[in-house]
Amino acid sequence: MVDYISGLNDPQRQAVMHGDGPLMIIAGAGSGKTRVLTYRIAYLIENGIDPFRILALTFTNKAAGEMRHRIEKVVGTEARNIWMGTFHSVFAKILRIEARAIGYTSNFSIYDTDDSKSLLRSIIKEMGLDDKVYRVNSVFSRISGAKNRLIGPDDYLNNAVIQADDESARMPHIGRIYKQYSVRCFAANAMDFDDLLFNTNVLFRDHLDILNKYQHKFQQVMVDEFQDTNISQYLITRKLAAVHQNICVVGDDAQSIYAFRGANIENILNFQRDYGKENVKIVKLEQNYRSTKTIVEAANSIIARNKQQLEKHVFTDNEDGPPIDVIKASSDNEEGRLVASAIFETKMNESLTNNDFAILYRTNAQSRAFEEALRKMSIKYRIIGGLSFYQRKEIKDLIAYLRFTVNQQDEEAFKRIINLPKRGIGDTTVAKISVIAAEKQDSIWEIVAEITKHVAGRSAIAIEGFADLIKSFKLLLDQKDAYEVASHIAKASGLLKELYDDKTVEGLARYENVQELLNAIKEFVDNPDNEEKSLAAFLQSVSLLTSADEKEDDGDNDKVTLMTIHAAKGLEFKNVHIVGMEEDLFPSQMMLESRNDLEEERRLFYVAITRAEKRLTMSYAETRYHYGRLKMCEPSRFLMEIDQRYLKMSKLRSAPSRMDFDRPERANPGRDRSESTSTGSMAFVRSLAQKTARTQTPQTAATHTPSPDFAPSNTADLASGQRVEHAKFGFGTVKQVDVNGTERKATILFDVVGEKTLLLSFAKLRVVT
DNA sequence: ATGTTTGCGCTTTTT
DNA sequence: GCGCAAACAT
Repeated sequence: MVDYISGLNDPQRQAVMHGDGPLMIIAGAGSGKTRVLTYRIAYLIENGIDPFRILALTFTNKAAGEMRHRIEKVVGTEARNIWMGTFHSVFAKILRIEARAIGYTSNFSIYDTDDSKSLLRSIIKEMGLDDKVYRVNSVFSRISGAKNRLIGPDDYLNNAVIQADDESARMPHIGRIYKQYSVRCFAANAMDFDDLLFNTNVLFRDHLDILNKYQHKFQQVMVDEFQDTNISQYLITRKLAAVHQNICVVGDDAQSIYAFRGANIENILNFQRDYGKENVKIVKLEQNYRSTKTIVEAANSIIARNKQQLEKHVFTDNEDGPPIDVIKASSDNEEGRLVASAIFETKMNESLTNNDFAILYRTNAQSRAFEEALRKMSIKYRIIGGLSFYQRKEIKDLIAYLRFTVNQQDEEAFKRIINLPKRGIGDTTVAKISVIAAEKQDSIWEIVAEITKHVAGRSAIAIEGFADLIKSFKLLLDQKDAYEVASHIAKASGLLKELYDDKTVEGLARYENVQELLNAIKEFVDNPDNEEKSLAAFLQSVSLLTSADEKEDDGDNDKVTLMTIHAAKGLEFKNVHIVGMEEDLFPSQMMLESRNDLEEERRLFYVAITRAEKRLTMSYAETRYHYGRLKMCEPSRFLMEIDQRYLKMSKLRSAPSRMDFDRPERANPGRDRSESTSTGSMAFVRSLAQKTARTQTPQTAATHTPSPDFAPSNTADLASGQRVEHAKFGFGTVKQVDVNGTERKATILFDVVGEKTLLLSFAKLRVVT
């Protein structure tokens, strides 16, 4: 047997060996929380608890996987049987089993945020509401917020406070939209993310026999990152633990950073009250093993100002370590350069690897300057977050096919694939079918499946072809495993062929992505941890993946990590750079405006600081191109853009006589393009390029030479799909806001680097001092 | 029905 | 910049 107990400190041991009854572990940052949790589970198993009767809820799939792995090292393969995963994945699994009880079938679809918003968009349109007033994003977040507080559509409509709220927000019909949204999701046999939790609550509320089954089944319930649970999640755990009273929650109130998503810090603050003060055992893990004294003290001093918190004193026996550095940069680009060279220097001086470094920022958009600077210094980096693999169009397309094959009620999947690849079924036809379906009170699929009975003509034949295709796919479901079905669908649907025929660079990449998805399905089928290998099971696991779960793209893992602070939770690095530390950016102006929650921003800062083991560097820029981003795009698209702009410019036959990129204060808002003198476009391009070369920093200017013949001549390259390396500059326009708040159009530069095109834009400028 | 162009609004964090 | 939708053209 592995002796893991003797290496633990006192409170850690108490937590691991605690027997029955509610247990709350307050785990300061770096206090060995994961260790305690894994050992506790291992300890329970060694002491005779059946792994099938342990429920462990984590925040990410990755955390669950890692923990399972570590438990396996102690207790062996038994660890596989633990019910462990995120709230969403575990309860999706339970809902699959119990779907019938709440009127769903077990192959229900899971709508991701895009699906939800697309459905909301249709509903808003159908209801004849103004989509400029009813913004999809705000409607979605209102509905999501309601669901997280367990307020269903009818409660929502009957709640005077909420109605008054919507009234004053000038969106009085949100309740009706919500109601319709729920009806449509249900009709589509689909649940969104929030529904997975909401419906679990409904299931347990309305079906006491089912609740009873799980209450007795789960002898031990563990919740990791308890500070980030919302009311809906909290109630589920509370119900499940009601019989055995064996609930163990682990968390750190100081690291609660998801209130914007409905997380309720009260859950952790009130745990004792809810389970009875005398029954709850509280263990505080206060010794930090991760960071230097300097870092721990810095973190403590930030959090000390918060009012809402549990009492604890995080300390460390580690050495003092180096002082915290602050880098002041004049612009965001300089910040990038300074951080990159600081990383380079530290790496050399202390013979470290890229892996030892992380750059943490408040918003994803900030990554640009750092990417650029790191690339220039040939330091490898990886970005966590942003657009994930599963959000790519080609992936979503194939998944929509798979989803529709499994569940023909899935309206969003249907909309996506009905005319993909193009088969001559347009919007009017789809609208016609919807009308017929509504008249006959049938689902759309019932009409589509027997289209010839309802409609005749050319479009009917096309739809019949589609219906036959889906019918043939359905037949495979029971005969073949998920991988075989999926690859058949990819081929037979024509999706794969369409991508294969596309010989452009991006077409090739898309083709490979689809292959990659098929590989992932194969892996899923081959993985012994997955007891169910159906396509439906795969789809559910896939919809609940997070950006943190993405696997490493290649073998080279020695990279500097760039990510948001939120994404960094649970990770640690020797050296951490917290960047963009400016008023309104971090702390975020939006957060302060919308929620007025400076405390959460402080906790976010706390999380960021405590990721560092040895060295912490903070930086800020005096001038920042706030929404300026460096984006990758393919050469062909780039050329198209250039071409468009060029033509537009030729048409206008005018150009600004004065352009200033670097210094907004010197901008001349009174002058705009229309009143400028008419100049030849090429001359304008040249002067623009020269001007920019001058105003940019010397090293940038040196590497960029204006190319006189970049625009129309390159269209040929677009057609042949060749790489274009000689194009150096292009231009476009963006809105720019100067210090006085005056808006004007500004010209931006396109900058081509190698095979990728980088679009460098300066928009909505804001100066921070 | 489909392809192309143009204009508009948005842009915190994410299961 | 991006995604989207409306307008316009084929």
